Amino acid sequence: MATVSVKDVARRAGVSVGTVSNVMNHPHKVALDTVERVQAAINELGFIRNDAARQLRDGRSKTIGLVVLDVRNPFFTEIARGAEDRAAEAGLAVTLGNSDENTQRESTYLDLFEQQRVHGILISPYADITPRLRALREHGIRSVLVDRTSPDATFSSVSVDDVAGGALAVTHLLALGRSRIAFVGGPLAIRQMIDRLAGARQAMAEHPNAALEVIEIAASTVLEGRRAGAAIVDRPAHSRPDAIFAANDLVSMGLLQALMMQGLPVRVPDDIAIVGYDDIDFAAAAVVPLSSIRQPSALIGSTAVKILLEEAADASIPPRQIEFQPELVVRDSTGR
Amino acid sequence: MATVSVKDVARRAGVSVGTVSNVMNHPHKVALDTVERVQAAINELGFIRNDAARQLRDGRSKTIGLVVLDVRNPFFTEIARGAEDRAAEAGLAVTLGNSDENTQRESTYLDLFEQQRVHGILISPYADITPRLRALREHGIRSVLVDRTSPDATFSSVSVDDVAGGALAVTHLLALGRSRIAFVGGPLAIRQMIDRLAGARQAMAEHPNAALEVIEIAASTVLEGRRAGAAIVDRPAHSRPDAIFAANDLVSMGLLQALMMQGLPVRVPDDIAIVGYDDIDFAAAAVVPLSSIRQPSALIGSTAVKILLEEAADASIPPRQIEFQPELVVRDSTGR
DNA sequence: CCTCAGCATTGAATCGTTTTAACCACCGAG
DNA sequence: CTCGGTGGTTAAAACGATTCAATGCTGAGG
Repeated sequence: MATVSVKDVARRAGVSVGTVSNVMNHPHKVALDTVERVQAAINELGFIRNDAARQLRDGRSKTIGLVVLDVRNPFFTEIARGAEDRAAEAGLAVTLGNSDENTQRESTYLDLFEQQRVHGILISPYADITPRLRALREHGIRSVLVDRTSPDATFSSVSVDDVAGGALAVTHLLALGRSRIAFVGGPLAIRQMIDRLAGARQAMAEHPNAALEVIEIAASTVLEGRRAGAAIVDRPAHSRPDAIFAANDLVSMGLLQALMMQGLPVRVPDDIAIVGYDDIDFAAAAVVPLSSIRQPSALIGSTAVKILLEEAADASIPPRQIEFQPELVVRDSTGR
Repeated sequence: MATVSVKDVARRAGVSVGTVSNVMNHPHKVALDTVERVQAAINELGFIRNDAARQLRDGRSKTIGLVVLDVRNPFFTEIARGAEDRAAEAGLAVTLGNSDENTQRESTYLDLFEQQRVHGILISPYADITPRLRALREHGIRSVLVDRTSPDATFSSVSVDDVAGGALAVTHLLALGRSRIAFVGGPLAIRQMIDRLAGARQAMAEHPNAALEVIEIAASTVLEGRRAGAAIVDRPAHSRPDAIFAANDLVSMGLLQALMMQGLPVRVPDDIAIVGYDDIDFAAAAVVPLSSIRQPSALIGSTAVKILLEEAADASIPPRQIEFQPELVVRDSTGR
C-alpha cells in the first residue's frame, strides 16, 4: 500500500531528489555511477513515476483526446488505431471518446479533456463547435479536425474529399449504364453526408437522362440501412432504383442484407448495383463483396496526430487543411 | 493563454481558496450568497479545474483503464461501450488500450495505467499477468478480468462460459445431422479458444460416429478466416467438413467469403453449415446471415465496472467470479 | 598558492487543488 | 454575563515531480 516517491528513492540512493529527477529526465547531466546507484534504488523499491505530479508541474498532460462520431463504425476505429500508433511514437497516449452523434456527449468530452489539460484534441465534430474550440485554443489547447474541414480555416484539419468520393461513386454507377440512382444516407445535417450527396449530384449533371433519388435515414447504421432496403424491396420492381450509393458501408451492408433476404426478389448487382463508402474490412467479407469508396483511415488518424504535434511544438505554424483523395474499390456488388 | 486557477477565482470573489474549493465539492458547507458569488466568478473567468492537481491531492485518478485484445473486433468495442456508460454514471472516464494480442503492448499499457494511478483496471489478458496484477494491487490498484476467469480466483472476473458456448455450437451442428465438424480458430494459447474447443469436444463425446477436426489459425481475424476457407475449398469435396464451428465471427465471415467466392463450389448451409461466436452486428448483416453464439458484450463491460467500483469502495469485499451464459442465435448459415 | 572554469549535486520554490485545524462572530441557555 | 455551540470562513500544510540558482569540488593555468 505504501506508495514510493522520488523522496524514498533519493534517500535509498543517498542523493537528493533533484538528482533522481535528473537521472530520469536528463541522464547525461549525472555521473555514471550515480545513475547506476539511482537506477538500482528505483528497481529495488519498485518506484513508479506519478503522472499527476509531472503534469501539474509542466502544465499539460501526455495525452491526446480523440472524439469520434461512432465507435461502432470500423472506419473510426481505424482512425483511432492510426492516431494511437503515431502518438505512441511520441510517448503520448490517446483517450478515446465516443460522441455517438450527440451534442451533449460531445460537449462532455471536451470538458473532460480540458480538465485533463490534454496535449491536444482530435475531433470529428457533430455540432458546430468552432467557438468552443477557439476558446480551448485560447487556453492553450490546440485541436485538429478529423474527417471534416474547418469552414473558415481557423483550425487544421485532415479529411478526405467527400465531394470527390461521391462523384467517384456515382460516376462509376453511371458508367455501368445505370440510370435510376438512389442515395441512401443521413442524417443530412452531417457534413460528410452533405458532401457525398453533392458529389453525387455533380456526377449526375453530365447525364441528363439519369435521375437521382435521395432516401434520407435517421442514422447511417446497419439497422437503418436494412430498413431502407426493406422499403425498396416492397416497391414494384419497375420503380426501384437500379443502383444505390450508400453513404457508408454500414448502410450498404444493411441494404444488401435486406435486398437479398426475402427469397431473392432482387439480385445484386444484376438488378441493383451497390457502392458503399469507407471500405471497412467487413465490406470485402460480405458474401456479395461490396464495392466501396476507400478512405485511408489509419493514415487520417496518424496524420492528424502529426500535425497536432507540429503545431504544439511551434505555435507559429498556421493552420493547414490536409485533404486526401478517396479511391474507388470495385468488387462484385457493382460488377463481375 | 493565461490559465485561471482557484486563486484567481478566490480573489475575484473576495474569498479564500478554501472556500472556492468548498463551493465545488461541499456546497452545503457554504453560505448561499457566497456560493453565488463564487459561481459568478467562476463563470466570468472561465475557470476550469485542473485535474492533475486534484489527482495529485487524492492519490488516484478519475479514470479506469481498459485493455482489450483487439479493438477491431466489435465484440470488444461493445464491451468498451458498456464499460464507458457505467463509468460515466460514476463520473469516471475510460481509457482504452489495445494490446493486439501482444505481450509487449499489454505490458506497456499496464505501466501507463500505473503511472496514471488509475482508479482501477479492466483487462482481457493475453499473457499470464497474474503476478503483475498482484503487484498492482499491492500498490493500491485493483483489477477485474474481463472475458476470462481468474485461475486461482485471486481476482474478480466477468466472463462468459466458453465451454458451454462451444458445446452449444457443436450440439446444434450435430442436431442438424452433421458429422464431419471442423473447429477453426486460434491461436490455441488463448484461454477463450481453449475453452470453446473443449466445449466442442464435450459435445462430440455423445456422438461417437461424428468426428471433430481442429484447424488452428494464427489469429482469429477475417483475413485468417479467409485463408482457412480457401484451403478448405481446395480439398476434394468428400474430404471437406460438413459443418464448421468458427472461434469468432470475424473468422466465420472470412470463411463464408472464401467458401462462396470462387464460383460457388460450396453452398452454405447446404454443403457446409457455419456457426460463429460473439454475434457481432455484422454477423446478421452478412448475406448468408450467420448463426452465432451470442455473448452479452455490453453487459460484460458494465458489470466489470460495477464490480470494480464496489471493490474500490469497500476493500474487504472478496473477489467474485461472475459468469454469464451464452446463447445460440440461429440464422441462415445453419438452417432455413 | 590562488583563481577560475567546469562539472556534479543540492535545496528550495513551484505547479493547483483539497483538507484540516483554527478562528470568529453570534446566539441561546444557564 | 458567561459558556458551549454552531455555521461560515480562512490560512497553511500537504500531494510528488521538476527546475533553477546556488554551492562544493577538482584540477589546470597563472
